[in-house]
Amino acid sequence: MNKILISVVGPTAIGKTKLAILLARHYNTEIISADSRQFFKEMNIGTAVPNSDELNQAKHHFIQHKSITETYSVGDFERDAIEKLSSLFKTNEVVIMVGGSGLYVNAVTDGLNSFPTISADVREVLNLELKEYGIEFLQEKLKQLDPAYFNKVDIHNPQRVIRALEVTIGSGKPYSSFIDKPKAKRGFRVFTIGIKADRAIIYDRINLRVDLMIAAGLIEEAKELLPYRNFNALQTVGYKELFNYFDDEWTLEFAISEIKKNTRRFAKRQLTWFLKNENTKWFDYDYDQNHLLNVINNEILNLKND
RNA sequence: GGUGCCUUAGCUCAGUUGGUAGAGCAAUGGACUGAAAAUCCAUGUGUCCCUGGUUCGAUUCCUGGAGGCACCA
Repeated sequence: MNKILISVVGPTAIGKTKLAILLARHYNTEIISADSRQFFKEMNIGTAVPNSDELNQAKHHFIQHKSITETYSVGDFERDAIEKLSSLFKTNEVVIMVGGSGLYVNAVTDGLNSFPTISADVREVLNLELKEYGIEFLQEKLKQLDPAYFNKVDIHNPQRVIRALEVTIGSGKPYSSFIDKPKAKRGFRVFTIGIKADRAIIYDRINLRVDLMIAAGLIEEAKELLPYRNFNALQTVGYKELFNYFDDEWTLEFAISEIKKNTRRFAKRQLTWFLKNENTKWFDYDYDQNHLLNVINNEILNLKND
């Protein structure tokens, strides 16, 4: 008898939270969130975290369990989520996961390779070198230290190059020696459900949701978080644009239109990520509930006895 | 009503001494192994307002319209 993780994915503002709650109630189980911004308790409106009513309808995990001042990496999340899942599967046949952060979803479903812990100082130095000498300097460094990965990585992407270098320098072994290794086996089967809609509909929903966020007090929330603007958690659509408004660099109107645009682009990146997974069963955003539950029930029966 | 200027990509506009056109932004496609709502790569869309004329050839010059803006009445 296999344990089943139902993973709900899709672009932002499509209705993932609602479906996850529906499924959690139907299977009388709990929800794991895989959303890299809903981890943080200081952020509410801009991250569209489930509201208290929604949280009461089903038990959620990894919602607002961290502070924006803490660092919380995918690796941390993978470890915590797997631990939580193994405890949940002791009493549940099915658990729901919902989230829009593709890398975090994959960390749970497929796993990451394991890397040694690297001191934050290493990255700090590399960031300074990037600023001082430019990306070419770091590219050259990577070419010397890890030619295999140099040929593979997008060398124009500073974050990817720096990550490879920090692991290589911090561990004394090339980054490429850690990746493409067999990953830890999961003790459960995964069934992924995607929700989609025409691009125009997604964009309408995004534009509307941003207006609702503003009406709900996003500006005030961002203002309170302004002192924390340099923390990674606040490198986030909906906040970073308002910080420019507070700096008097942008008008409010422009900041809001930038939030909408950046959210649209974010949704596009999510789709690119999630559409790669060929095993995902896609439903239209206005799915028929009974039909959807039937499809899922059948799939679960198959997976359980597989 | 008169005079002047404008009308080219979804938007703002450049341009073609006559050989059917290009920037920025928006948009689109993609990558992704502890920053991922982050970061990075790639792509050009067109009755050049309409109508006649001149011309081998008109988006470009000329005639007549239409719409917009400004000024004068």
